[in-house]
Amino acid sequence: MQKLSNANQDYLEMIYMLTEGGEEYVRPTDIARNMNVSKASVNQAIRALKELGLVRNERYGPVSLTEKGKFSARRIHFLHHLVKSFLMETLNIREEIAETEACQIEHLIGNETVKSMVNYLKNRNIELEHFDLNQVDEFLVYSRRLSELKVGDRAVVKRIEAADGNVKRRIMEMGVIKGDIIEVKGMAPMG
Amino acid sequence: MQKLSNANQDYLEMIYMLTEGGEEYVRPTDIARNMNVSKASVNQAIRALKELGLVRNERYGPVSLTEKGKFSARRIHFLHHLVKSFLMETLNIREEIAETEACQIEHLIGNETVKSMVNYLKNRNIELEHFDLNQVDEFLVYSRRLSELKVGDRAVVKRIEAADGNVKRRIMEMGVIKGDIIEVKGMAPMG
DNA sequence: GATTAATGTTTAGATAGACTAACAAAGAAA
DNA sequence: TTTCTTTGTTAGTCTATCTAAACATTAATC
Repeated sequence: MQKLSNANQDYLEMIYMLTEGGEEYVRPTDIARNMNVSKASVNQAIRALKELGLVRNERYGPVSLTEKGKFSARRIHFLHHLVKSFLMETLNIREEIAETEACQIEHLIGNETVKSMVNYLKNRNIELEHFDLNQVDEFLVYSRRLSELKVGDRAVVKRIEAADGNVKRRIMEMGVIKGDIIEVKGMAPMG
Repeated sequence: MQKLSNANQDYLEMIYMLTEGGEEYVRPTDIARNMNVSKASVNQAIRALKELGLVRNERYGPVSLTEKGKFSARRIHFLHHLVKSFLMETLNIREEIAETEACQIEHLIGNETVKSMVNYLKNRNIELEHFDLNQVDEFLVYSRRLSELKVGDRAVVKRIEAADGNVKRRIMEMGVIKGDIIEVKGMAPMG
């Protein structure tokens, strides 16, 4: 199974930011310019993101995010803002510096730290741009069993295990693989 | 000019920690075990650190820190403790997690953030293990001209520039290169 | 001292990430 | 259209890390 590397998370986030302002598509060249890397590097990243099902892109065409990609990007973007605000709030750090350091820290903080930061800001009634701190639960990575999910919940598949081999096969036949984001649409009788 | 990479900083810090408890030397195998990497990787790192003048090591022999290496390692170790304490203090994060995350954050925070963290802890009268927060200035990276340094100060050479080409040549003849740590022993007449 | 175990070194190879340079396709301007 | 410019792609390199496996050396044990 492929994994979304930190570097590729940055590419994804950049695509998200560039498409935020109305435009549906970005061109690789814009990504390159904004990230200060070569077109070749962008090309490579796009290929990886495409394989992960996070972006859409055809030869010589522009790039756009899939639903999965949008969610993933929003999550990264949220972490970015969270860390940035936290740094500025606790340490009174200048925005540019907070920005730069958040860019890196966003990739390495775990769930617990994220939750603590959210609470820290909530308790002080500090708002986050673009995000409602009361609705960021979807970005937290919990490890739960499928049966613990409620209808409407979304989750990233980490492992497929089932008491019954047939169940596992059936799930895999649906094309569900590790790393996928799934959403619970409803409950079948007998779970 | 070579540079001390993040990975190699970790090796250096580990050597420091292993030699802290009395022992003067460490064996590569111990480093490998403690860092969960192969002996080959350790070997490579040692070579790099040796080239940078940070460790001493002879074929088939153990590893020890040079003065320069000790200083550098202590600086990294300080950043580690600082970040760890800051995380635990502000976010109430469990020690193991703070430990893990500090390990990574220590490499990417800049001078301003470090200073803010020091002040944050100082203002709350929080102590740092192994370090006196009132005496950590030597670990902060300032950019000063040689003439601004006082006797006893230590600094890392970032650039050698001199109004007089002869002066530059003389400094370089002393073997001073970028990245070196220098200490001001005294002032010659005429600066 | 000879044999075995533990350590250290080397080589070759993998992967991630970035770059340059040459080339191909699309778009814009003439 | 034809030509020029901008974009996108590919191939080949490079550096940093890491690894496994074979080999060399040193230390420990009998």
